Amino acid sequence: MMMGKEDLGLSLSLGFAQNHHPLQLNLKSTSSPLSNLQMFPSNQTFVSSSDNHQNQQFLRKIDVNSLPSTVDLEEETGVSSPNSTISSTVSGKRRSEREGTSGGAGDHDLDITLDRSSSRGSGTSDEEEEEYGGEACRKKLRLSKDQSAVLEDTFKDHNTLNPKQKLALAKKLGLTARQVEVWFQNRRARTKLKQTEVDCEYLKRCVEKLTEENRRLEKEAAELRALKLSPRLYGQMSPPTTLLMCPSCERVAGPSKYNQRSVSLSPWLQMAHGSTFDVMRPRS
DNA sequence: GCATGCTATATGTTTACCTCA
DNA sequence: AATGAGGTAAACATATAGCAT
Repeated sequence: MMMGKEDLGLSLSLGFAQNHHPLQLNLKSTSSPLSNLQMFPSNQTFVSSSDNHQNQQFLRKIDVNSLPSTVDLEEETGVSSPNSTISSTVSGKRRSEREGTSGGAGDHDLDITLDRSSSRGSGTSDEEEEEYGGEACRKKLRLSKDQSAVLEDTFKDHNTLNPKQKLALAKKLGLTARQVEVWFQNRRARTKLKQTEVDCEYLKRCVEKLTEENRRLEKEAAELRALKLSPRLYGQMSPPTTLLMCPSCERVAGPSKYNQRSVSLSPWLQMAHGSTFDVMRPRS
């Protein structure tokens, strides 16, 4: 609600696409120190192997969900379903009650009862309840192919939903608003995870490139030192790249074998120029 | 300005379900 | 056919930020 769009998972894509610096520090809306560093190498749609796997699974799946009989009434009244503001309120109360002195078991039971009654498609018999010892036991339902497709389409449009949209989508799909809410939470998490994987790969390639560059420069420096010690050969050497560096942009141009591609001393300037690392950037 | 409560979201964990060897 | 391992996704728990009062 309060977080701007730029703080969300999908905002990861800003960086290169908008010709900004490839590395962006996101100092908001994260809890772990490491997650504050978010790198956005590209904007891309993820079609990962797991997504393919997921789609294959869905293709093979039968729709195990039947429309919860109470959905319409619940969604329209917006009272019974433990979703959105309501579920948040309940969970908030649960937390404060846990932290407090009283047990709060009543609310917890209520929450679970509501959740289960609304998300168990075909309803739960008393025998099943007995089978689980009468304890609250979540029964998970796979969303149907169609439901997933609609959710995915909606997610492409906007990765968060306001309560109205949530209710409308839930009603359309025959799910509870809570289920839609959870689906979007999990979907954002998956998106972010995949973006992180892409970022890691990109950074790995950067490190490799810089290591290689460093080795080359060290070798060149060693050669220069050696030549300086033997003045007879000094005249035969090709000019060091640093002498031919453009003072304005720090690019090097000249006859050196290394200068066939422009070389900058600063990798960060290289990134700013958008040259050397372009080839490493993940593309969709 | 500070404390408190509420809400939405991020993140981590649990668990049901599925596939495959 | 049975079964155990491993993966995936739905559901849940908790932490946190932003806003209102």
